[in-house]
Amino acid sequence: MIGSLNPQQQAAVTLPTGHALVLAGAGSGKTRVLTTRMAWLIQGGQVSPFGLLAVTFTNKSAREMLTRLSALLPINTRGMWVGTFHGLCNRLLRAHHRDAGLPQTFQILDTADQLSAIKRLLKAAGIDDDKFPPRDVQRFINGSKEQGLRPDDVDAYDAHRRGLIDLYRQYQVQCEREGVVDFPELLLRAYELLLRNAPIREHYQRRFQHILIDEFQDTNDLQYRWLKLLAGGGASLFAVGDDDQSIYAFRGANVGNMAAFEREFAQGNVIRLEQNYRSYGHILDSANALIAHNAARLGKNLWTEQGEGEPVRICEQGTDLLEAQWVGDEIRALVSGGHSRRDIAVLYRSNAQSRVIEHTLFSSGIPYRVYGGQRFFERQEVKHALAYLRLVANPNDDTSWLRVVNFPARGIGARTLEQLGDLAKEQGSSLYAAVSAMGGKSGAKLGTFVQLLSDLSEQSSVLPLPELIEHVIHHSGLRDHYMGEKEGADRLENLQELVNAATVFVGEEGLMGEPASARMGPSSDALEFPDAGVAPPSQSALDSFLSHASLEAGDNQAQAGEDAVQLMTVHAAKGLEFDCVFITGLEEGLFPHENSLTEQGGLEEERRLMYVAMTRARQRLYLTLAQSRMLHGQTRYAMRSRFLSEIPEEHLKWLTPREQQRTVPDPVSWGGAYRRGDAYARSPATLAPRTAARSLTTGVTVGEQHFRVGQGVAHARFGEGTIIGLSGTGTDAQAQIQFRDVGTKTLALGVAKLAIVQG
DNA sequence: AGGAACCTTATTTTT
DNA sequence: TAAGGTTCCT
Repeated sequence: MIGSLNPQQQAAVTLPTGHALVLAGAGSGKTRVLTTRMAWLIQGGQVSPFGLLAVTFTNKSAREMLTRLSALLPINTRGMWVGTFHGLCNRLLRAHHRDAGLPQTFQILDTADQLSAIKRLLKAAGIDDDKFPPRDVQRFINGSKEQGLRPDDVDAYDAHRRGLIDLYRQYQVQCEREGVVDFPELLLRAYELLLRNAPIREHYQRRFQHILIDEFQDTNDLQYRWLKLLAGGGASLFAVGDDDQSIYAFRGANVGNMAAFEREFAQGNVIRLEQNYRSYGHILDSANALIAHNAARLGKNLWTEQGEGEPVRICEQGTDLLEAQWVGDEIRALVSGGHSRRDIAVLYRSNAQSRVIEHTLFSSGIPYRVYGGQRFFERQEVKHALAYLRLVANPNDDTSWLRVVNFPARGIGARTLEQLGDLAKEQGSSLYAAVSAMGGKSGAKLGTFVQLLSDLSEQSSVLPLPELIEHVIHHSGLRDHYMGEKEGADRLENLQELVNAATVFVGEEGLMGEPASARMGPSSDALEFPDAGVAPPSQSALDSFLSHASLEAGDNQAQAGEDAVQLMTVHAAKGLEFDCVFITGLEEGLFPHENSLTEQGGLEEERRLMYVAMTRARQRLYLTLAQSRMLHGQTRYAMRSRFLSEIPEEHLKWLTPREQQRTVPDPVSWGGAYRRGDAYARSPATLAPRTAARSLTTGVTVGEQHFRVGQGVAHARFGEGTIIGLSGTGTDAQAQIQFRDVGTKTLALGVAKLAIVQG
């Protein structure tokens, strides 16, 4: 089992009991070490499969871990605690819902559900949403929870803050009443449950002797505390991560947890996995050199036994369109040179960049697949069907109620719902419970809806889940509604797919106990606690399925199948690898993104993002950029990304002239100026240079002055500086100027009085 | 209740 | 540019 591992991997796998930090570089066999460690612990009799807890961030990696574990050991992984933070907390809360103060059938709000719950709250409270935009409120609530803070714990330093705290408080009351729980609440509730309930805490502390965490650099403060608490009874924490690949600070991840973990737990017990099995030397050395520009690092240098391979290729084009066309040409050459399209990835910093690339690939007939986009369980029609199902499980779920009470239309209008809302508020009840107090015509209509729900509920106790869903789709009127819709065919297909998903789900449950992602059934845990009272009945298939739908939003990966080029953001590429990788848009303002420059530690995070992107490539890495690009309906001129100059020239091969263009080039001479690269000399058919974009201007003229990127300017107050970005035309034109003494400023060229400095 | 017209905004995303 | 939201009109 461990014979084929390198010495560092072996050392990590066979570490004696105690806390340890494994710094696992990109492509160093991290998942392998993690799963082999689990297998090794079990096989050596050091721990039973049930004494292990393994935590991941995505369902995908949890699944992979289980798959690889069962390939290593002939054990049944069923019932093992391997899953996402949210999945495991859900399981914990289901088993101890009473102690956690939750109804047994609590529903999970996804991000969109939560936002609509907040909007509803603001409306009901008559809050001015200019002052408190729902998104800000959501960010505040989730941010607080992720730091483990309840409304009373949050610092109320000004009036606006007090307003937010008050909304947070009201929101909690609303969730409580409706029996719903949002994502961060799953974690916080579970944390508080363990913190406050000593018997339960001690039980799990005793049970889990080994806790393993994947992607530790992505943990937030609450997750770290949760782990510490759970390990408080003497468990060994085995944390695997890579601080250089921390790219999720914007959603609360705290890289600092790695250093903290080393200090508080690992205490020198740190193993570095630095041998890379993925990329050739030039690629690795480029990535190493780039990331070395970051100051706050735990320190790590990847190396490979493979040769240096090919240099990193750089190509600069005049426009985003030319850049995309060049990428398309090069892909065609790579494919005719024998590469599969599925082994080629085009990466970009922001989703908006995919448009031009898609357009180009589409018109050149190159099959491609875009990662990301809408997930299955997030589709409108699927959410509608799920809302009916959720109301069956819990009619007090006002979010679901409002979603479908009048969909398909049944003549229940805004006035009626407003009235109903008032009644519910009066009696402090859910909308469902308030229906009986409604009289008149609208009361009757609502009564019919309630009757529908109770019919569905009745069916839910006799029909198997897939049939129940079928029944719901039919009797709710969703089917007829979409049949009558022009574009309804796809939606109907998705509804059928929902039935299929339920069939698969139920089948897996019967076959192997509970499915990996929703394992939370009648675990023996609850039985061991006298205060848990009567053993809770097994969760119904419907309840498990609803949790599954919330916790696993469905595929957002491009499907396997047709051999297609892979398009995705750099974030989405984390954890993946390809033979050939194009990183596009290497321009200041885009990558690194301009917004990052004002954030604390933002530039370093962008650099880590670039590092992640580069280390995706096995054989060949391309970095491309455009001198001008259409952004927000305006043409923008930008400088080369600083990241390009952070890679030593010895690893680079410029396919276009390296000399820094001080000005936006003349379009005619520039358009075809690139060399073909040398992708595959055997495919000369693709070598024809492209003609230039017809109307590429060379900068911005305002008044008599002509401004270009890279040009020196002087301002009466700010002094001398260099233009690093231009956008807009005429009186709208703006320049981003880096001043020698006062930093970077954005000035309106029509207003600012600038002198052009010669040279 | 549905559609057209208008306005605003625009980084990254998993659970 | 273009998507999403809101408002206003029929």
